[in-house]
Amino acid sequence: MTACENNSKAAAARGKRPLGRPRQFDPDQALEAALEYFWKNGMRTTTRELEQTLGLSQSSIYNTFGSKLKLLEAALDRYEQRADEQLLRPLIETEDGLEAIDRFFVTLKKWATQGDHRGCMLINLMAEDGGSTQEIVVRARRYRQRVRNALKKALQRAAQAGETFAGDIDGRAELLMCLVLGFNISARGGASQAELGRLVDSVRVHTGSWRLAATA
Amino acid sequence: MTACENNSKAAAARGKRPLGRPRQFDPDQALEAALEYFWKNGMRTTTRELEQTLGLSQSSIYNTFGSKLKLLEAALDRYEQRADEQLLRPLIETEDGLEAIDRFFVTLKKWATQGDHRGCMLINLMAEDGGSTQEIVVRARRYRQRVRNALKKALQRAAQAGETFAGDIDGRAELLMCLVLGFNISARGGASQAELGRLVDSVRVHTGSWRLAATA
DNA sequence: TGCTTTATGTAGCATATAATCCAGAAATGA
DNA sequence: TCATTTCTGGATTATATGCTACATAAAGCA
Repeated sequence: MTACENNSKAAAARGKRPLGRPRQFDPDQALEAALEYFWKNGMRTTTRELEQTLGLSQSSIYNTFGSKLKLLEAALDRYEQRADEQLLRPLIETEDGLEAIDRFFVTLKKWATQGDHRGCMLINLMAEDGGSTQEIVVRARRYRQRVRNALKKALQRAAQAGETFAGDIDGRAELLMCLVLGFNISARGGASQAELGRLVDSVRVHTGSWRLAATA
Repeated sequence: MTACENNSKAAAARGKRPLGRPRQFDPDQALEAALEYFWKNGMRTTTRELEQTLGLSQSSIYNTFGSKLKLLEAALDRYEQRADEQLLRPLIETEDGLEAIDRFFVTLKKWATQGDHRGCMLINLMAEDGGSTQEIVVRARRYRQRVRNALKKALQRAAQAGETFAGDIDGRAELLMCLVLGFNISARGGASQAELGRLVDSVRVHTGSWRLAATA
């Protein structure tokens, strides 16, 4: 649920209309717009820009979300949840090994280029912030850990299935994680769809070189 | 030479002292301090911080360098020149192939972790700016091109020396470039020396997998 | 109909920021 | 000495920014 500040804490939950004047906008929709804008423009987003983008006055924004940082964090919650579902889950909830990694990078390309060139919101924020906002640092570290683990699990499955050799799983996961970061920064830097496509191909070729001769 | 605004245009060039009151500081030293500070703190550096860091008043800074962006660009000129000398030249001016690439990543690690965790100044700026400052976009694109080319040349040398297979040089150069970006963002994100060291090892292992069986 | 509660719009506050102005200082050459 | 040129320190300007105050609007409840 959308983490709002006031009202409706659990009021609307019971069919009961909450006390006082009702909101004239949909917080969920506003959060969605904020997510889009933050993703593209990062922390430099100003509260006036948010006014324009969300179509709300500052009072409404602050009344609903508390502060700029809280709004960003609410947007990040949503972002992470979606990234988990669309990027990580397919990498984790499968029997595949190397195939799953290939698919992951293909999905990552789509993910990093929806709309304009945006890359990964969290990685962008981390790079932009450069360690000065604790909330971002913590989130970014946690997120990278999740991605790294998912990649490692996929490599372990591949090794167990005899698809690849069993050595240096950690090193290879680290290398893939590094490629994920580089890929996102490439997208952020304005790499074209074609360039990113070629990059994904190169990754595929390279993970392909980890494949043992088929014994089937 | 340090690109200053006023005075000494070509005056000091002829041994002639320039007219008017002489500068009471060394522009070269000031630029060095600006480079350090910009490298660590990016574009968010304020003119007051520059006052503190350079030990100069705003008037002196503006009189000497013109504007914040111009000072940043002067610092970037120096940065790029040094990166060319210390990172790229050893990769270009050598007969080695894969060895040179290994050495490049080792040097890159040192480069990206001098002082604190800083990564590459240009890549950081690119990520931070996100495409809104044209000067940065252009510089970053040009720089990445230089790195990519140097890596490609090294791979071509390796292929010609029979050290590695000749196929997909472009793809592999692209992959290495992506690793360079990821490596820098890792450093920027606060990765420890140990983590970065392991990453360099992984890169070595995997460029090593491109090595053909020794025929000597 | 008051009274309470919540939301909204307008205006504003305190601070920060890039850049400029200006009076005075320090050098030159006549 | 004086005129000219350039540098320096400190104040200043115009604008931006995150956030808040306050009066008013719209709902429920008594």
